[in-house]
Amino acid sequence: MCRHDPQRRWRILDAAVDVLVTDGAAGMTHRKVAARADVPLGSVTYHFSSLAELQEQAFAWYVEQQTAQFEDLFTGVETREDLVEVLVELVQGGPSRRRSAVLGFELHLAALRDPALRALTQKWTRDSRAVLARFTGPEIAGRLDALLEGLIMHALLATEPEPREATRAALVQALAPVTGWGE
Amino acid sequence: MCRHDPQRRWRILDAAVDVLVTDGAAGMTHRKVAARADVPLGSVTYHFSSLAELQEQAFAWYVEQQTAQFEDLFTGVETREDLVEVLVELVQGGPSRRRSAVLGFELHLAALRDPALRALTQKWTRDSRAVLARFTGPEIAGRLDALLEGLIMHALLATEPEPREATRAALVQALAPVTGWGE
Amino acid sequence: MCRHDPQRRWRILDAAVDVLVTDGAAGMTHRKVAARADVPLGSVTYHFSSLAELQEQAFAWYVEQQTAQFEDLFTGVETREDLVEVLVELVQGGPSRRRSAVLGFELHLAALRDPALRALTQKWTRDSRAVLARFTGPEIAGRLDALLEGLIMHALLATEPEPREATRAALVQALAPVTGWGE
Amino acid sequence: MCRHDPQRRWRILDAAVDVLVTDGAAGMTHRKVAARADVPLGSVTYHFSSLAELQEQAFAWYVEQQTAQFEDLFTGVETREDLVEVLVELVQGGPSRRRSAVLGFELHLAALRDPALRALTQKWTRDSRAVLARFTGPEIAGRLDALLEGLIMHALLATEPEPREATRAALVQALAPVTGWGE
DNA sequence: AATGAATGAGTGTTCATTCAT
DNA sequence: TATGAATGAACACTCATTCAT
Repeated sequence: MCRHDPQRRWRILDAAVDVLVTDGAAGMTHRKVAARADVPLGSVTYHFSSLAELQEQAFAWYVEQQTAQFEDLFTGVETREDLVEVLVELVQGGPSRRRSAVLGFELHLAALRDPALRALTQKWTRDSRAVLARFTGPEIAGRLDALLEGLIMHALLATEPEPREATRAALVQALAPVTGWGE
Repeated sequence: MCRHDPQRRWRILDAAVDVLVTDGAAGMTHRKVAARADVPLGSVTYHFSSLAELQEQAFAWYVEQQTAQFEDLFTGVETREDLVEVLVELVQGGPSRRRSAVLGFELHLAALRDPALRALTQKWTRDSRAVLARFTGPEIAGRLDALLEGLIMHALLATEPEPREATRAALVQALAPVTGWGE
Repeated sequence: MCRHDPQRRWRILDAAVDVLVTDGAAGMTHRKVAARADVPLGSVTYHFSSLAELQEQAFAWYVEQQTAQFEDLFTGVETREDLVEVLVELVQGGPSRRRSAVLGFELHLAALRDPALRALTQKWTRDSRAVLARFTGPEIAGRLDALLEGLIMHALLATEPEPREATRAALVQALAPVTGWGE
Repeated sequence: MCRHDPQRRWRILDAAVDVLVTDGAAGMTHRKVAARADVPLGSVTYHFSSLAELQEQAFAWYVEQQTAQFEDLFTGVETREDLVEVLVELVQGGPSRRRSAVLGFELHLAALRDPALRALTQKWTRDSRAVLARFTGPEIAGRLDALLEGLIMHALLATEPEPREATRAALVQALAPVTGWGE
């Protein structure tokens, strides 16, 4: 092993996020993370003084990535129709979205029990709403955010996908009072 | 302990539900359940042949209770105003609601990983929507259900409660197209 | 269940012998036996006051069957050639013999540790030798019995079967001094 | 306990062999081994990732020792009489031999059920035969090996020892065709 | 700076046995 | 007579964490 491996820390965090997705917060162990990062067990305990810390930082690392990605989604949005399209995609998005969605719920549930994670979820909610609010105003953004959360969970759990039109209709209604695009 | 205790099975299930609320699905152990039910460890493994089975049945038992309780909520509803009031209460309801809400999310997350639980969540969603649909029609019921899920999660995670008016407004908007109460 | 099921006891013993073959003496449990006999667990503990007793009686029951079967093997033997043929078959006999051979070794090993089983193995050895001695005299019978035991064990463990000729030669040599068939 | 104990692994293996002798393969548990080695339970599971692995390595370790010892037995053998004497001693040898003999049968029986052990028994048989074959040629060695196995088992199980002369006669007969010592 | 060794607590599960019915 | 219910002990195994090197 090279003496200075500044990547090491991030390798471990990436692995931890993977484990979080696969096994959930409660299923995360030093050993699983070490194995996934292809790193000795001692390396994990060395870089993170406790499992709780590792978990927290993994969630933080994920939220950071996620927030950036969420923002990117809306870069090209110019019309209300664009917005609806992006949101529908967010809800109905295939297995690629599953990963991040699962992690989101995992974090929310973990935060219900561990106040130390509450700061993270609040920041995340605030940021998400801020992005949405650019298009909808703060009031609608709050409702929309909640609706998205519920729609995504239901989409993940459904055996057969909700018809795209139903999702669209729900979103359109939530956006109803939003104007300002001159349409 | 008396040898023959026909209640035993239900005592254990109640305890299991408690543990589910307190420690989550992943935090449930035979020993915690046994302690909470004031029953020897062997008694738990005797009545439930695996932890997974105990978990599943605990969730099922909870869903059954919850569904009945959910239905009760709407027994007195006669006007749209009544409906809104009940839903706002559902979202903003104090710590008494916290228990059941947490368990609901716990079940949803567990179901994401364990297909055996999927049947349960689907039945639950179907039943909930059916209750709502009596007032809103099936289409609105679906959106409303999702919105409620999101609002409740956000309410649980918020450090300071969302203003009651915001919740009400979100719900009213989701109900918007619903008419038929002659108002 | 009928009140008097005199078969019950033997059904259980048969099942116990099966379990002995499959899982070994140490792997025998009340539950496995009950399951294999398709009988309630309590029925096994009712008919046999302890697992050791069940084990002992199962072995005894097996030895009884086995001795009779062993004797039958030699009923048609009239020439020395017949005898050799029977013995070769005993050693090389296919999977049908495997069952009883495994159980024989199981019993021998168990008897090494449990003196209560010693009486059984001694009677068995005595009986086997007596059968052989009818053809060979007591002295040769003892050696032959030992040789058979070793040959059978090796045959069971070998990945590819010993050539039939080698087995035959070993047996013929052990029988060498045996005469009296006027050949 | 000192942190770094490079002997630890072998201490555990020695203890495991002891347990194998005392309680048999099926009676071996992590706890018994740990106690016999005077080592914490966790230490056993740390060094051996499963009980099956521990068992296998204990058997391997024993076979290695045993093979060396077996070879030593024959170092001084120069005449056929020497050879017979050594073999008789092998069969009739007192309680000191009991230990290794029991373990041998234990391994054979375990190998009947666990193919992973088959490689071990085969190597052992091959090595034993090779040693014997130096004096008898390969053909006789095979029979002799089987006869020894049977004689030893019967000797272990007998309440009163077989007369030394009977054992000797059996061995002499098996060696009968062996010549070449110019006697 | 980094890690293999180590350990005590705790996991799900199996079990022989007992007992009330 | 026969059996479902019950239980305490033991099992293999996993784990977070500590520490010597």
